[in-house]
Amino acid sequence: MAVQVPTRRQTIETAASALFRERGYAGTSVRDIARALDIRGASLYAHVTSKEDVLWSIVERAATAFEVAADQALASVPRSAGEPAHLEALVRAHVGVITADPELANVFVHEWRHLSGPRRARILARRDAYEARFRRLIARGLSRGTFAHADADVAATFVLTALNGIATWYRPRGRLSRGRIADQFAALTVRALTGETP
Amino acid sequence: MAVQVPTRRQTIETAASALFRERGYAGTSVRDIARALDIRGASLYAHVTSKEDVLWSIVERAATAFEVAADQALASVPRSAGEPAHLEALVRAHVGVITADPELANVFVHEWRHLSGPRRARILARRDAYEARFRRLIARGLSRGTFAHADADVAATFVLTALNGIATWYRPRGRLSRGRIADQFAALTVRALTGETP
DNA sequence: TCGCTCACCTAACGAACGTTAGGTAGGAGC
DNA sequence: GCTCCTACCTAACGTTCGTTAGGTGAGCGA
Repeated sequence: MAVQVPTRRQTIETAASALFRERGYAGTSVRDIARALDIRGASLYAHVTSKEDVLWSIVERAATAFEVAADQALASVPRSAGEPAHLEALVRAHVGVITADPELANVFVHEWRHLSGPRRARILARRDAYEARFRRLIARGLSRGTFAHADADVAATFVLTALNGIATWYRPRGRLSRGRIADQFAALTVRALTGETP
Repeated sequence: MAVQVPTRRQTIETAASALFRERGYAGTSVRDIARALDIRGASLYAHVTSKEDVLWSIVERAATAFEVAADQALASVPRSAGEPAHLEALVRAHVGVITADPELANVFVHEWRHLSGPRRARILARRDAYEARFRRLIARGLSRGTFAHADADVAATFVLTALNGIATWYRPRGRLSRGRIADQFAALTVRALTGETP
């Protein structure tokens, strides 16, 4: 089996993600990223056209990961299943993406705002579209009465921020496994909306 | 009635809080803060000893606001009341502090990590102590069976990150009043843990 | 062996950074 | 009228920032 060896560009993005999570984009210098790779700051520019370019690549990759996971999750649940089942699938997918690569996810969650102008607008649109999956699903559950009374937008924001928080605190060798965390968050989320344990 | 006119130092901290929320501490320069007050960067140093000093003041003030609000909230609930009632009071207090001054709260939630060394450690200890109120209460509810099965630490983190998110998105003249937001978050939170609408 | 690609280097650029030094203008209190 | 105090100024400091220019050496296919 051919092992996928990362390109130099990918190595750089991985190192940058870790630093961006730890110190933020503005708090991380190009020379910091280079130091993590044991090279000089200027050498990075053989692989990268600008610091913001690195941020942009990371954010885009993360956005795609969330979108793909959500699509697959929703496709795997029978149409006939109720909103709680769909919500649980969405939550598990979201948590899965975060715990698979918390550095990547964290940049998507927090550092996108350091993108300038058009890139910022584009990623915001993708974020909105992604989050709309949660909003629409919750709104549907509310109108059908499967979810307990709440404001749809507030409820969606409540869920998404709670989930996104994982990207801040999760560390791979922590007390709880990825699966355990997904279980916990799925239960808490569904219960917050339905009042029932799934 | 004597109107409290803010000292110059307080004006500076208010302007700094707003910028720190918008661009982050590292993304905000001393000259940015000064520009918001229509003065030169160097002039700030008549009122302030360093940029980090401003961050420190803001973070400390926010920490105190959260602590005081939580103490008052818990004191106002009869000892005999159950854990859901206590949790609801804690949540309402927390949300109240955030919506009263989202810029201040946001700095406490996100920007404390730019403090260096001992200050960082001190604020982390205060944060821990504050969050322990939530953790202990939830653990108690779990052991008494008033809360549905969950990991106490995960549940506390779930609640706190969901609440703290408000500091990111809340704007005073938004669609929902402060009271409405508190209602919504109290309901969602208590339901996530008990499975019942309060 | 030649030439090409890849990964890195040193040196340096102008701009922005946090911060200090030393000075001024206006109002309050004696 | 003099002295303070508050609030600001200009000028400049050393450092760090993102980035560019130009060059080196190792490995590899032809």
